[in-house]
Amino acid sequence: MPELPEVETVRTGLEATLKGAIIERVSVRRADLRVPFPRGMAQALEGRKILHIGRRAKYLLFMLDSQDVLIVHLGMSGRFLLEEKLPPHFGKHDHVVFQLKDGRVLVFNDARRFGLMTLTKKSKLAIHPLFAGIGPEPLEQEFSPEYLSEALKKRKGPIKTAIMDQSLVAGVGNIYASEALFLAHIDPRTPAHKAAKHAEKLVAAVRQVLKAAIASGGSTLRDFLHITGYKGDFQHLFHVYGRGGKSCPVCDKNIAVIRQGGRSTFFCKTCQK
DNA sequence: CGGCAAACCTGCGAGC
DNA sequence: TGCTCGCAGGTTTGCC
Repeated sequence: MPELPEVETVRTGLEATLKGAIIERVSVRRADLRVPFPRGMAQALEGRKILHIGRRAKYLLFMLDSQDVLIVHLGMSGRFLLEEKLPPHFGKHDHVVFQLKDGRVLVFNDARRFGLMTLTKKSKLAIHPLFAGIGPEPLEQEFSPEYLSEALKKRKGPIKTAIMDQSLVAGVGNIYASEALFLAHIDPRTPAHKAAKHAEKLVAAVRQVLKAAIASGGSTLRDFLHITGYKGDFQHLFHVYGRGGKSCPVCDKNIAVIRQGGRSTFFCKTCQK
């Protein structure tokens, strides 16, 4: 499901409704995700107050009053749903159930089990292995045209693969890589070092598409839901993603689909050079 | 180290 | 209706 805008949408929803909540009981119904949940996770969470929910790259960070941090990645299909009370039954992919002291229930569901949950200490967050190789946040100043230009110069592979590389910039996945390159008028097959001279346009395009997607509550292709169950709206505003064979919204020519690094790339051969 | 394919796992839509 | 195939928002691993 989630790239940066979807994770940020979930974060906003969690923050608005769970800040200050106390976790009373946690049941792990299934722990064997691609990366298994740590043993003792439930006990470490029980009785804790949620102080704040942050985000780094595509990871959610639940800051707890014990100085522990619950790190969550939604993988491809992970979602959080907030229920007003304990549901009469759970689905086969409801892996973790957080019962709050006020009676509400937060359910983590992940059909494909590519998600991840782990615990660390707040003091160790900055040096946590999960974040060791992660590049700058695209909406922060650190992701500058100068930075991007220098990073791209070292690369031989295509620009689209480069901007999806989390070590270069955090949070951009397959949808927003295609969309950003369309906005920047750059052919996704362009070798990264040749695209370095367009770094300014590319930084602006990445920021523009991510901000617009966040403003629309993310994109829902199949799985993604807000914690309230609502879908995102940004999928209606895609220029190229998922529109292979359809007409380019700018020039009306057909949108091309190719494979890059095992992922589908959508672009307009006329508008993107 | 760079680049790429495959693997992880389940569900869904398309096509037969 | 039901089967098979291909594909899906991500990340890691292993192989050249």
